Amino acid sequence: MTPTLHDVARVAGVSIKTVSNVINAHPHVRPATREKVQRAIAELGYTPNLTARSLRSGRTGVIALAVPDLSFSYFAELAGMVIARAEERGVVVLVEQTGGERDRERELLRSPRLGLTDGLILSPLGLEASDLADRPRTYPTVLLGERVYDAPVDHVTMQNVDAARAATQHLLAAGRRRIAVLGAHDDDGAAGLRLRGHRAALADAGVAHDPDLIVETRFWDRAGGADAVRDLLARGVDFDAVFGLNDTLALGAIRALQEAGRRVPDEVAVVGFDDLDEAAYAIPSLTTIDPGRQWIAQTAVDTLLGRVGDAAGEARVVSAPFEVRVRESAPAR
Amino acid sequence: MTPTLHDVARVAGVSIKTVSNVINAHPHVRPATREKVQRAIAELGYTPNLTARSLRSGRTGVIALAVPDLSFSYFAELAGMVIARAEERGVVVLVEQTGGERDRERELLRSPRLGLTDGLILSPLGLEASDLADRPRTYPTVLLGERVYDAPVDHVTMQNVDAARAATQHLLAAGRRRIAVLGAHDDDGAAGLRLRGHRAALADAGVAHDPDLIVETRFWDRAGGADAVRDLLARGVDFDAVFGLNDTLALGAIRALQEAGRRVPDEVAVVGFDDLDEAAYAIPSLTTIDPGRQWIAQTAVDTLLGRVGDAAGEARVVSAPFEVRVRESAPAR
DNA sequence: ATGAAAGCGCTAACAC
DNA sequence: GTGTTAGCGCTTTCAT
Repeated sequence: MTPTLHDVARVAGVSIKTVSNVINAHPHVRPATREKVQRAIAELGYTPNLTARSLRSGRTGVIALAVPDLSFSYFAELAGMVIARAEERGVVVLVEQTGGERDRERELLRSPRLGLTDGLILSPLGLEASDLADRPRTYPTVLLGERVYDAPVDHVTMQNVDAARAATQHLLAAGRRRIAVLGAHDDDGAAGLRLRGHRAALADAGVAHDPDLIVETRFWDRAGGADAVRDLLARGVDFDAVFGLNDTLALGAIRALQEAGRRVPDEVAVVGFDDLDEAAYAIPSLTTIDPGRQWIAQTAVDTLLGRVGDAAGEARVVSAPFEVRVRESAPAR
Repeated sequence: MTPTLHDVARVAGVSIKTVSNVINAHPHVRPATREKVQRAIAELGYTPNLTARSLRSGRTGVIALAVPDLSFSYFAELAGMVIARAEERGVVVLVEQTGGERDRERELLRSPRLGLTDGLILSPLGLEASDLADRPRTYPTVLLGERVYDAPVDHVTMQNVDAARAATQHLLAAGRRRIAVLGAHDDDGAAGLRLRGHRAALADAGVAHDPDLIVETRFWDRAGGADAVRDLLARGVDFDAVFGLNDTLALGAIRALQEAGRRVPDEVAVVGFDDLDEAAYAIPSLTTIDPGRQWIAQTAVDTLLGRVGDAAGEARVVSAPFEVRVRESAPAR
């Protein structure tokens, strides 16, 4: 069996309290005693049972992170950042995939599985505001990105509307007037918010808005972006720019444009949204919006840990600073 | 406070044992009693304390997965598959990033942090065989991919040598003779093994091997692949094919080739290794090796869970079936 | 079919 | 400065 405090105490010839004191770096331990205990620990290869410690202390040192799917670079990179920040703060991260399904997301908010964690960072896709109502108030939760709920939950979000508006403004400033939007969807999610920003920019500039240029896609992936562009071309729609509502759509669009012999950015400028690592290495490199992922990851972890053991206080809603990253696919002019 | 078994028992007017029986679907409970208990559970919103259960049972239902970095698509996709399989098997996954650093990897093998997990799947990069010696024998561990250690640890690996040989054979069969290798490194890791397979294929075909064609890179990323190609071009090395030892290198290479005006695959054919989701969507789409990641992820989880609670038995070393995925960047002919 | 009670390994309040 | 002891919430013999 693995050695326990009692074993160490016996070997060292002291009580378990003393051993506990040594382990927890309690100040008042005589050096000689500390020495004895440490020798016993080394000899037995003792390592504290974290489960027991958790039961006692009520903390596990584990937080949960739930994202739709790690095979999407956006969420993989986000998860990496969350884990890195968590490590800095001395906790580890349990990662779940929801597939963006409302049921899985809702379930996570009250799953007993969470009994092993001190809190949850959830990046929802299908969740409805009503799902947040019957949530156990005591369990620290932070909602991430995308969608804003009108519920008493901490929320770390991004400026979907303003950032999308900035993206479209960038294209307009470069002289583009026929901007196709890929991945659009009239909802309260990221798609709807970004579309709203796009329209605001058009309105600001007094550019008419043409429904033909708005393309819905089944998924926000490369195939979706490529298919959307092929669809535009097939329908004979005239356009001189593409705004992919995320980078993957934009990258798929570039592929389809090149297949069709349309030069990027000369004939068609392309901007994305997310600033994936990949965006900088695409051919051509992708002009995109950095929605502040690093900031989001860090703030989410810090906010969550701030709630652990002290759940009180108003729900905070903060949103990350964003930036336009100008690259080859849509230069300034 | 959150309700406990005792609270439920009191409200239901039974003993905690009976409540426990109901929760754990114990067969011998009278329907009327079960009913009463379930009402009490619902009324109180009781949810079992998993920490206490873990302490008692010795199991946590959590496994740890340690990979170098989630911002590398290969590991992100692998992690997603591991998590998905784990969910099917009823456990959750704690994800750690090692940065590929030996110290972090070594530490994980005996970290007390692991006290919260039932086992560890480790995808090592820097680890040495000697690091495996002083590992606690009782803690279920599975080593993943890449490198083969001569140690009594379960190992789910890929056929680095044979798969790389197949990649080079594919290029040779297409008539290429001057094959540049990117990301090479003479070690016992993936780089060294894949390089070995490449050389074996050359030798089989009686093609001379030219050291000028072997390029080391600092990292296995896009920038590394692009720089390596630029270096070859700058040195005036003659080549008609590129074997990127992973997909990211190959994708970076394609970018640099296109920048330099070399047509892919006409002038230079390119193959990668990994079969990232992205490989199918690149321009041109990337011919690559699928090293059997899905199989690896599932087998790793299944092997690990097989060890939990029954650590005995010979260490198993299994290796995944691989396949050449022929796409545009290096067609069959 | 249900209850009483021991104990998983640890922390911390309280003695000495 | 160090020892004693009472739980944390659960599962699980052993009675009844």
